[in-house]
Amino acid sequence: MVHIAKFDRDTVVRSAMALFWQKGFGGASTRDLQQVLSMHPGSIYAAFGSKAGLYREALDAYADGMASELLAQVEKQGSFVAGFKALVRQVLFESQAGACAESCMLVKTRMELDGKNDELYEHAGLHLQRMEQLFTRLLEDDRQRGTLIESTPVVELARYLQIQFMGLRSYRACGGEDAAIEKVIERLFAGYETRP
Amino acid sequence: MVHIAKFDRDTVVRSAMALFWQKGFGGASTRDLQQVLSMHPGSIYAAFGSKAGLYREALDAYADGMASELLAQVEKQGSFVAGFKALVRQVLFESQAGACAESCMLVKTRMELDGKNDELYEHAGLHLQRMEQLFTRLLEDDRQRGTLIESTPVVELARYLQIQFMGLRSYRACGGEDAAIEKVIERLFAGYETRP
DNA sequence: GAACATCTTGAGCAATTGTTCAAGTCAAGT
DNA sequence: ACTTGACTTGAACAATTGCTCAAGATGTTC
Repeated sequence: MVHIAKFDRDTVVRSAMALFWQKGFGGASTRDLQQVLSMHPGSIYAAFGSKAGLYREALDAYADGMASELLAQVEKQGSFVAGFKALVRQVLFESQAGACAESCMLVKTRMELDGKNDELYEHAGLHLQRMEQLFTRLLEDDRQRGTLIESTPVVELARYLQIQFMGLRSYRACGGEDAAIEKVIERLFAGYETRP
Repeated sequence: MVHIAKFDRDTVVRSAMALFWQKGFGGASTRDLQQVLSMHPGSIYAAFGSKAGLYREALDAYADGMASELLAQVEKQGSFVAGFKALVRQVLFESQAGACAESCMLVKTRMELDGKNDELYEHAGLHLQRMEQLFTRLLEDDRQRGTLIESTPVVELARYLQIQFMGLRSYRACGGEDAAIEKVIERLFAGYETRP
């Protein structure tokens, strides 16, 4: 190794993620990427192989980021359900500076790439499954800790929450207002609240 | 009028809708459209002005179709809540021949065209709003007929159902299985069921 | 059947796309 | 200082994009 890469891979992937998240896979051109990443085509292709390869890493970065934000909130709030609720609020209301944070990048990917790029389509699906499994695991913890009021199997509950989150984010992307969404959040979590 | 157009406008728009719904606005090329519509570029542009113009009409056709399917189900089931539930099942489980019927075309449009085509973006949002207003109106009917068990304001209830539908369709598009979804549907409508 | 208005045809435009590659640049090892 | 080899550069590629337009076809009207 004689001449190490100048760019920081994580930073580059995160920037690419931001662009892909906003514009979609097809919507973000390689020229756009070159500008945002401050890299020339040769470097990008040397590092990631293809546009799809870069997108794949962006997807990973997105999923990792969401998972660790969730874990941080769970830690802070003391239970999964409370932490998840906080995450939902964070994602829906604190989407910084008009970013497209409302809609889930994994869902967006599934919608856009259905029948167009099997590899990325499946990869996004895999991350979604893993996310649901994480929900399940954390709900299990809640139950064992005795902080979960609800007798429904955790697998079903995880699925339910996943669907709620997707619904809220879609609705938000379709112009739903803060106050209206806030009311629905309260309604959704009624009966699943933890006890202190 | 000396030489009337050969093609049937409604048929053409419906075909275009099917392609756009599946591939998205950017994903469907004008060549794809030419093939599916059996029309040459000149004819398409003479009739619809632009790709966006055709997409706009496809969006209208989609919204009209969904609304009339809903009304048909409401008529058949005798109440809005029951009819809506039937529509949800129909959309989620009877998406014919691997079509991408799972995800809502209006939501897909909002996700894809955010910041790219304001006119279509807004137009899709408008249809979504109108859909929710239709929900509200039909819920009002339910309440007056006395078939609605629930004291929540109809506006909130309409919003809630819209979000549930979006969530379920997204989840479906992300690979959710029939049995799992069926269970969630039952859970979601618990307490909102009509009485006979 | 000639004149007419309208629709259809398809070659083709300029722009953009994802990707490649030969030439250049740079710092570490000798 | 100089070879070395990974990294950067950016011009250029073939393919595809949305769209145009002049030429041709068509059926109605007089």
